[in-house]
Amino acid sequence: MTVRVLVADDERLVRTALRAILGAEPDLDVVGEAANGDEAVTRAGELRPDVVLMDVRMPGTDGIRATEALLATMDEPPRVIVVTTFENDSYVYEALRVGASGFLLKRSAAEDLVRAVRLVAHSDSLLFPAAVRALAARHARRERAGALRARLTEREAQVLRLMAQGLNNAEIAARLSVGAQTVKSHVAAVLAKLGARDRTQAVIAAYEHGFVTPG
Amino acid sequence: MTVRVLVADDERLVRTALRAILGAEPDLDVVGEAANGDEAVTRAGELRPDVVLMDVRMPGTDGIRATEALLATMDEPPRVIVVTTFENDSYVYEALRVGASGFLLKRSAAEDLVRAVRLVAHSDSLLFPAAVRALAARHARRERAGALRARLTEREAQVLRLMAQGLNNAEIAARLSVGAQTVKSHVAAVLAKLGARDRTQAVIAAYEHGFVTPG
DNA sequence: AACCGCCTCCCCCGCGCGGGGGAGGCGGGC
DNA sequence: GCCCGCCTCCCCCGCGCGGGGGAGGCGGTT
Repeated sequence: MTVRVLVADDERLVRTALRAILGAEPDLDVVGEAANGDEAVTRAGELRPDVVLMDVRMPGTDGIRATEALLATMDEPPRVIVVTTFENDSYVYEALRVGASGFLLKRSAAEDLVRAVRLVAHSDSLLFPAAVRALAARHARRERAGALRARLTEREAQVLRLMAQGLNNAEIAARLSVGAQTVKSHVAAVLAKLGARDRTQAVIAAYEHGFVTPG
Repeated sequence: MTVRVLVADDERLVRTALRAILGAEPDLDVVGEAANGDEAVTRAGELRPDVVLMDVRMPGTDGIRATEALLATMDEPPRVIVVTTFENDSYVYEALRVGASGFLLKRSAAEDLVRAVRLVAHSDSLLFPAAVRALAARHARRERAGALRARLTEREAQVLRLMAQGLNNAEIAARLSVGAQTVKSHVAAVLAKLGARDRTQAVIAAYEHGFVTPG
């Protein structure tokens, strides 16, 4: 019983390389390719692969949203392995949140790739289900930070970050090389936008929304 | 190439059951058993298994500390799968922190167990390495909360928690049914002990030390 | 040109907060 | 017995903070 794989990457060379690596294995079969997220979703619907190798960075619909769409629309969705360049890429957490079964670094050895495909095809992420969920929940909070960040101007966000480091208005003014009155204005704006009564409540909101993170 | 497994559990019946399940697989071989953490460490040194199934709750040295000792002392340590009863068991995070390759619920199906053993034997936790590390770092912070809590009196800790909820002194006083002056005293004590200049810095310290947690 | 959002800075004002003292009751440990 | 830590409450005081206004410059949109 061979594992059917769909390769989604915007770079043709990468797709070919992945196909070569996986195709050399007798039990793995690359059944199709996609050059962007939308294509990945439609191809997956047609080809019904067991595993999708999904690049995160793709023009148009990126790998994350493609994964999300894939898992939401198909009734028997494939396992998705998200492929990324950097280990601490924030995409990784997004991927896990939307339901990817795993991720792989581009600098991984060929055998790691093969191993990963077999692994998710046969067992999904049997390990660390709670771990993944905890991570997902934790980084879901960062989403909300977006909403928070969107409401604050760039300067206000800077001021909030400095507030969250325990600086008082004078210190923030010095750090930003502006007058103390200016900082007061920004702080007032931050408090108003966050619905906070004082700077302490603002800092708490910053932590609770994942705008700043402990550690 | 068979996978050599060591089963560590304080209950004899459980050990036997695990041995029966794993022994039925041609590629898996239970080479030994241990009834507690210390025994697990010594047996692992003698038998050099590929995988250790480690129960968390054991008399004497528990599964966590045994895992820690195991990974620290052996030059080619086995993969450790921690076995626990509850999914949200805090032991799980401890296990990942000290370097376990995975965990398994006791209510899992037999095939899940077999799968998990093969999985970690052949690939360790190829998936989610960053996820595991993030989790470990995050829960390591909870340790430090102990040091902080030790320095504060019970009442002071209460006050700090309320401060971290954005309450001002009057509100804290009302919540604790004491006078406002009393709260001021406690707050002053908290600030002094934490080396904080104002309540905002105190709340930040509470977050950074894991004394309170976002979410 | 008119408009708007953002950053910058200014005024006055009230008050909560934090610093520096002290004090009484109450429990446990030497 | 005494001492010590903790919780409780009291005084005065200074100032940083936050609320309420306003204003000018600058860059983008319409």
